[in-house]
Amino acid sequence: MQEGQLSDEYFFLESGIIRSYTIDPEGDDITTNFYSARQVVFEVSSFFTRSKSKETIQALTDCHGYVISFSVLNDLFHTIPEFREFGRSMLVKGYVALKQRTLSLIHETGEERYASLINNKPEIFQNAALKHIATYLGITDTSLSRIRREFQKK
Amino acid sequence: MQEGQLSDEYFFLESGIIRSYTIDPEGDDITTNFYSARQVVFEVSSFFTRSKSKETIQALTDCHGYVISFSVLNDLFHTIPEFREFGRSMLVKGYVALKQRTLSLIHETGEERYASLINNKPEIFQNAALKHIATYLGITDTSLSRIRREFQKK
DNA sequence: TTCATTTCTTGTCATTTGCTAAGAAGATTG
DNA sequence: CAATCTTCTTAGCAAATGACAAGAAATGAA
Repeated sequence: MQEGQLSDEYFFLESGIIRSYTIDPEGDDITTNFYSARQVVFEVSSFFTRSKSKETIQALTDCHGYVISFSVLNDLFHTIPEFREFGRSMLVKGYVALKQRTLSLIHETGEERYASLINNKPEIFQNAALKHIATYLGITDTSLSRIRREFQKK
Repeated sequence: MQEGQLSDEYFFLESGIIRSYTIDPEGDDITTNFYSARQVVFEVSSFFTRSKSKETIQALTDCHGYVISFSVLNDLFHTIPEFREFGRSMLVKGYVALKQRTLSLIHETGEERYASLINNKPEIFQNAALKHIATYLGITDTSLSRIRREFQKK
């Protein structure tokens, strides 16, 4: 899905790796998220407010999963309480993960954030460019390169 | 509400200023959010996953508003579609705001974040300690002080 | 009012990080 | 297999930021 489009689909990812990114006012590509197996992929803001997305969602590998359109999902939400519960728990999960990331941007060093990512989502390093991982970590590619050099001395 | 408690109430703030914060592993107090009039105040993770909160919610001024308990809110969600819609839109709003803040931590300077905050929520500066604003902005109080000095030269 | 505590500012210094540019390594294309 | 392009690493330098400490200002308590 491209920036400027409406995120009209809710995608449950079974396998593969996905990256979402946005272009900041200076024109730089910033990775907003990485998704791997068993995660729900969609642009929350665009999807729920029915507005144009400021993000692009990009598959980094072949992907498999299930797609549901907004209208179908909405019907399911209103008719099946369990589905509603699932939708809410996905939203809450995303929110909590984002909050943790925000906190880590405030109180952890780039090196600590790198260590967490490589421990928790090592698959990303096999599939994403380091420069894209760098923007996700909130550092430059130069800095990421330095951090990785230090890590190898062990 | 204190850290370690269950966030069991959903609070619609009519007037006043509220701050939420958490204590990081180094023992430092980090401001997670500021709330002002017409915002919903609760700890999303604790509230929906029914687990202990890692945050403390603190009134910075006298506050007025409406409280709903989790169980009542849950009933309303299941019986009244409009209420459900309202709850979802509040959650989405919080999510979008958090995402913006996260992005600003990545691609804006401390000075830019300061300028945004003082433009968008000036009331915070009348009611919160600068050191708490600093952690919200992701900088030290020293750095905030320097930024403010530069700003006054205008 | 006085004393004590907390908050804020300021200065110095060290560290980190970003910027720029250059070269190396890797991938892609013809 | 070259030629080209992108990505990654590295180095040197400049700028920003944090840590620490001292003093000023504000706040609160006795």
